[in-house]
Amino acid sequence: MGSRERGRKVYEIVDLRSVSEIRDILNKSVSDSVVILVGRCSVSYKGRASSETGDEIRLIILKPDGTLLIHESRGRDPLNWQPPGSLCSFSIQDDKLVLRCYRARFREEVLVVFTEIYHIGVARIGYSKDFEVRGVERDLVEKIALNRLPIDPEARLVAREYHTPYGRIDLVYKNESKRVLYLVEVKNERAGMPAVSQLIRYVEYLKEHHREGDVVGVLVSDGVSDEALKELLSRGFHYVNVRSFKTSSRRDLYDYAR
Amino acid sequence: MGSRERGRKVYEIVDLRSVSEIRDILNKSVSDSVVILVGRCSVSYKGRASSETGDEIRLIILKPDGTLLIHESRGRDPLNWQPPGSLCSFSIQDDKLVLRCYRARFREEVLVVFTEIYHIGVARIGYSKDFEVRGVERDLVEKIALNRLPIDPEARLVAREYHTPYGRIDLVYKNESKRVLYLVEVKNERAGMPAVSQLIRYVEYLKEHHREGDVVGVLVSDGVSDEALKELLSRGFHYVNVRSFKTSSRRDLYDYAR
DNA sequence: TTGTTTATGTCGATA
DNA sequence: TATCGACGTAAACAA
Repeated sequence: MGSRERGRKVYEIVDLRSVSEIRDILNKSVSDSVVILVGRCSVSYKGRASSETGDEIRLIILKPDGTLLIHESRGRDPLNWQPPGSLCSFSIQDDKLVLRCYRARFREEVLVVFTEIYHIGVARIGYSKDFEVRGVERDLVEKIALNRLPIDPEARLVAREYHTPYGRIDLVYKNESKRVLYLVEVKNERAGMPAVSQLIRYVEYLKEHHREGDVVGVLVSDGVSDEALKELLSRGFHYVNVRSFKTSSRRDLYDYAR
Repeated sequence: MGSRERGRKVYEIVDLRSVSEIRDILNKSVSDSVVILVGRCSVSYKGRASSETGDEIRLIILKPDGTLLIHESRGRDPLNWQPPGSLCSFSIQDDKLVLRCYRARFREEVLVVFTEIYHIGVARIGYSKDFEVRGVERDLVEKIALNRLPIDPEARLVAREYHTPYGRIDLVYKNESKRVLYLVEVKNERAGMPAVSQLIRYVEYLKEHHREGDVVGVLVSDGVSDEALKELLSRGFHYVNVRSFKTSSRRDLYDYAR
């Protein structure tokens, strides 16, 4: 099997000889390879918050962009981490391998002290620079913008991403004859009070800065909580399910035949 | 070095023999070990959104709780993933190893097709069940609750986590003689308009349900954006920096001597 | 750089 | 189980 890419081995296992040898190899590798490390260690973090751990066997990953990930056997999120941009270096203290990752921006530091090392691998991992996810909110707004508003088909789209001090309004529709402005907030998920709260702010702002005519809030989402719907209706706002538009982003994309 | 824990090897490297052999070993391992895999693969995801990738060398991690992580050489977050609870299984299609992780709750699926495998390791990773982070918002609210309000030291704390339809108000103080209610919203970070918007909703709600006396919003945070501060002041609200309390969560915890 | 919003957010707590 | 809000959120994007 082709275990080399451009002359270099894709995955190189580091011999677990002396600690100083390991330190040197790792310090050399972190700048251009992904380092994978399985070892018993304790971790301390100080920065925006702080944490301490006991000694456990963990999986440590170092990326050449300065990312640090410390994973345990459960959960999607790492126990501790450092986002891209941190400076990582290995040293030896009391005969133990120590990894320090420091990020100046938040003056944050993660310190890993190893008491045992079971595996070290250095890997040439790739990067997909044009990776993109479809079916996100932006796609949904696009789709809706191609349509008339179900609650008032005469209204025309007059603005997108309209800026207010309270944030951007996704879509603004206007019915000239009725003198009504519709502020549309789109959520690609089940909406709750925060979404309604956001919409209320927009409406109140525009009511003050758009004296002529009425201003009505419209929430477009894939479902809405009871509280949120009650609040919407009590204010004369509208709720429109995303599925009432020609093509929704959710179920249509997921045509899983089982 | 003790490479065994309770009789089992902590890190076992899987021989890259036949694909069917690999499939069987992995299907057996995923239920009780963390599987680490470096290989060239393409990934497709379908569910709440969807994505497709080209062929690249990636790092794949499978945890016994049903977590799937697919990492590239940059970033803290995985390119694709599956949260805990997904069902993962390996199979062979067109002589290629295929990993399918499916999650019923969201009818979500991640499919990984391997064209090349460079390393497979099976690790006995631990779990710290009582891990906790200090210096988070809850700690901050505790600290503030022990203090008087700097803007009105006569006011007494009368409620914590007071429920409204718009969410819970962190702290409520009352000055009986002045007949003023202070609604305190705490943020453990630099606050922006969303935090202020939240506070406005609380105040407007209580103004309607607390006829007697005035209701004043108070934002306590580590910094505030210009827009947010302007909005606060225009409404007669107050801004208090967390550092004005005896012990703040941030800088005091991080006493990094360099 | 600052500010704002989205996210396949994840995760934990609560009713 | 649904809802809700915090997160060391991270990451993308506009001003």
